[in-house]
Amino acid sequence: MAATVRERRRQETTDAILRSARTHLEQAGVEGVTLRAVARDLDIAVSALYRYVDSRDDLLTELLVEAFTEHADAVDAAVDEALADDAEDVAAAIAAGLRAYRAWSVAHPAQFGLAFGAPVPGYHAPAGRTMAVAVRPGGRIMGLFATAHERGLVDEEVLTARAATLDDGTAAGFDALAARQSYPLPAPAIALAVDAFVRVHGFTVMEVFGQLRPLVMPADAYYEQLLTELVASLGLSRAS
Amino acid sequence: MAATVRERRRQETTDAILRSARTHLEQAGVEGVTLRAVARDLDIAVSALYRYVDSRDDLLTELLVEAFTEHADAVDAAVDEALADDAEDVAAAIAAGLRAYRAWSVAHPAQFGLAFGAPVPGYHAPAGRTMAVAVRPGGRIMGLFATAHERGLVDEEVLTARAATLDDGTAAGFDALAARQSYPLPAPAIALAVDAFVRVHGFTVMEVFGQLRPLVMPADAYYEQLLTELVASLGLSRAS
DNA sequence: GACTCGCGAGAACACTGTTCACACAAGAGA
DNA sequence: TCTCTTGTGTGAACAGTGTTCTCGCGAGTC
Repeated sequence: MAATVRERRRQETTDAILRSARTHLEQAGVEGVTLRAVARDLDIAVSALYRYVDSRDDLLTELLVEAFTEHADAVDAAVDEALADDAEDVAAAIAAGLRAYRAWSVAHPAQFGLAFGAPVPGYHAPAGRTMAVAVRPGGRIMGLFATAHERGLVDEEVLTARAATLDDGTAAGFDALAARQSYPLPAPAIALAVDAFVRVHGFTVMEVFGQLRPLVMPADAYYEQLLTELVASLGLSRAS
Repeated sequence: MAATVRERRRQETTDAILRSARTHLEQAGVEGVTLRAVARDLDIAVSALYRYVDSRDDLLTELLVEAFTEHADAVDAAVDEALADDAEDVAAAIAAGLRAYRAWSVAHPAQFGLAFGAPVPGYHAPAGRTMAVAVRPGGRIMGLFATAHERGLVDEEVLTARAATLDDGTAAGFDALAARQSYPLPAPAIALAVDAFVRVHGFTVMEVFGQLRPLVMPADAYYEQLLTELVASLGLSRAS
């Protein structure tokens, strides 16, 4: 509480550094995030930056966490809005979340690339800081699916069909995942959710990284159709 | 034919440069591909490299093309082997190709990252040199699927079901793709193939980039199950 | 009022890609 | 065989990069 003047000033320049770095990330990609460029923006010596940032990697980590957080926030916001519209329609909430998953990614390609692209040259994200926030979108969707499962909205036939194709090892892995993350779902249900998530993420990656354009022209329509198919594949029907 | 001595020596050092660059790519990622490191390997001045390579980007392009080519070769080899085993079992050939698609990627993460990861900082691949080879695996699978379609091996019900979920815009895009690449397939069939390909590529990307490990533990078993499901989703049944 | 210590500056080092003028030697043509 | 073009290699230089030092200043603290 005491040294608020110093602390506030420190926080301000820290924020300014992050804002500058973010701008350069968006405009020029990871390679554009340069300590000297940031220093120029703040009209400061490069060495002064080291009072606020341990290294360039540290700065990238900050941007990475920010990206993960905003991505997860976007998904959360979409889910919340859908639930506010109709709290009973879990299927619609899941679709909204997955829709936002892609929408944010397409709108923020540089951040998405930093978060989900090939490991940045020479930079290895510290799992400690990123892991927790990286799994937030998946966790939210999984939570919704668990609610649906509890309410008996998940088609039993779909579950048994998935169980039939599930080998013991994979099932054990899913059970472990459920236990670790406290998902109240049986292995076949986890499998269905992972199936869907892989498709969503795969599509998003391909679109953002430009591997989709040669294949699918109107990506929006295709993705919408994919979403309805995914909801069905989860054994859910668009309620109400 | 004449100046073979010079030309052979030139080819040799060019190859040595590429081999050195490739080693550094595999061992240290893209950032490890450094003109100075290559020059040290060949015990040569850095500036001498510019006699063989236009720029570092040019060298990366060479590595990129090599990666795409080897990836496609791996898929081709697997398909050929499967066809040699049983030329009639197109489903098995498709599965073999998609299996190789992932296997090569997992075995060569650095090359895969260069080819399919986030755009490398400051480097933009020239579409002219890469596009043709980048689409080879997809093209091969699509060709197999076309053969299956011609032979009437594709379940009509699956096709009509897919057609029902296909909007006009996306269908037109798929028709255009078929025409452009000379795939003798109707839009719903293209849609099925693209669906499957997105899942394969999505899974592979997630595995290579480390986003799968938290979700799916024994990736091999999961992928095998995915393959059989994909073959079924294409309306094919494992023949003979 | 004295003094600590957070903050900024500037130089320096080791890297990177790229370009230049220069030298040398090997192959081509006479 | 002699000349001479041309391919090849060299070292220095320039403009960048991250990072680390020493040096000060001045605002907040006691």
